[in-house]
Amino acid sequence: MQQGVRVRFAPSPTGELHIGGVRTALFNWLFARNKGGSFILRVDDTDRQRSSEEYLQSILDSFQWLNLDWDEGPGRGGAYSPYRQAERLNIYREEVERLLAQGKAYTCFCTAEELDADRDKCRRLGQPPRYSGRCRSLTTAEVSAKKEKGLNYVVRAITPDEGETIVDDLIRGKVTFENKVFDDPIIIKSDGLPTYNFASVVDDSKMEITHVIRAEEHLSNTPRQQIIAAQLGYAVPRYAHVPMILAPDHSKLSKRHGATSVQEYREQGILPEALLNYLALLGWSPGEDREIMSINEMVALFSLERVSKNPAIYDLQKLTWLNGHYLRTGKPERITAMTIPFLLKGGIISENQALHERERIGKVVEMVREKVKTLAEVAVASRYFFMDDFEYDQKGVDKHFHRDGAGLLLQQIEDVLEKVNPFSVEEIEKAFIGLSEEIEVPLNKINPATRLAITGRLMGPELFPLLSLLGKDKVIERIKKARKLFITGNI
RNA sequence: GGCCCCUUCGUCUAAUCGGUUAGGACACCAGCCUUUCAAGCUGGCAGCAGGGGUUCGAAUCCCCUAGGGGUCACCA
Repeated sequence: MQQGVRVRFAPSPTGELHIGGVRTALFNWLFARNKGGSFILRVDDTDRQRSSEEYLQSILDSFQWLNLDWDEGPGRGGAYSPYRQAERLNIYREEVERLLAQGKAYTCFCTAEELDADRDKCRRLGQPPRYSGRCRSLTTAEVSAKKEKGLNYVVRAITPDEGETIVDDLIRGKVTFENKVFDDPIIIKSDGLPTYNFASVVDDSKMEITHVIRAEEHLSNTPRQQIIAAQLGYAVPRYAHVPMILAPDHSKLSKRHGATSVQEYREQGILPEALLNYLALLGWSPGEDREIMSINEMVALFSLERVSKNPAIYDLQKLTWLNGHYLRTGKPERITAMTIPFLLKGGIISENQALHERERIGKVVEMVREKVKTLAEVAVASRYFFMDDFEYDQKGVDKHFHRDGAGLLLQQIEDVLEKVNPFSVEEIEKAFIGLSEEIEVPLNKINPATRLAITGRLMGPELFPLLSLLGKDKVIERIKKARKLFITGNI
């Protein structure tokens, strides 16, 4: 049992929380909960241009919706406040001053043009693009002269020209990098804000983060961060780089692959437990052939040792399947509560109905959820329970209404249903069986015609419970309407 | 292009120190159930990237090749 595990997820509020981010957050969260440690949310808002308060709020909403709680961070505070990098500038400044004073960092006045020229030169020579180190040797007099002239400058950390840096990764083992491939990284931008590589190193140390669990795209940046940490005199945390999530075409997941943000999945009627369960399975396996797991089971079973190394391709179908499972097995009241916004949004029920017909809505949802996979589909499939103006399936109309005897059959169904009392599943069933025997027409002819007249569709929940729930009056009314609409002339 | 990572069914993965008819799940296909069905049940199809080694024995260890991904920003 390790003690004092502290992990963090550090989203940048420059967009919605996306699938890859959630998976990383989830692994961090599971690891923390499994170890009895702390999960910290830190806001990486050092990109002044792109960060926004709206995105931050949206990300926080996503976490709340997913029910992933954080022990320290926005809205919660903690012993290592503040948790927004924009509010920690004095800390970075202090550290930079120290590096500058110790000669471990220097100010650099190179312009974008000069840097481009350097890079071009490197490319021509077949060398990796690398900063020349031109400003390393500036004297203090030169530096203050340039500053006085009002020249823009950044601060770079000095990287050793030789030797190697080894990243000891919990998932990948020891990964060795030659120091000569790195140039001196910028740690403070010309706007005075720290770069990611610097701020996150400082924060991880100051916040006493023990394990940095993040996506593999950061692996190549890790040696730079270790170099910066070394200059600062920090010990490095343990690293664990989890495999990336790729789109079905093996490219990086992006907007053109469809929904990528948590909010979009939420709007499509995906349940948080399904999303979490699915994401947990992407790059991690509990063994024992387990697939369906509650969040608590995941916490109990999680370990970094069982995280795989290879990238995973995102498969919507499995998510959908899991969602169907959770949709069907979830507590009825909860599923109903989650469906109501979809019913309202689709104009299927009114605010008033949502408030006063909760019990009936619940019954509809329970019936309808059996054969669909998302909350959005529940709403669509619920429509004819609440609205009379549905469309009729054209194929069904051709098959069941536009044929000889259709009018008579509808009439007979109507007559027999008229007499059913009470309008219960059992009584309806009895009546249908009786009718079938009497007129010598099999139920597989009678039932589809009935369903089509009542719902406009050929598919749906079991017919007799459906009729019972809809109620006698509605059923009779709709059969009459179907007759009027489709049966012309002789019966 | 340099550097780094990765490679088991179409997809997610199991097989943790070499010995299995290479297991499970999604998808797909078939059958069953049923008034229908997108649900459920049963069954089926399908994989160790290729080539060399090491070994009595390799999916598992080593090397090479190929392929995929990441990274080389005053973005995180």
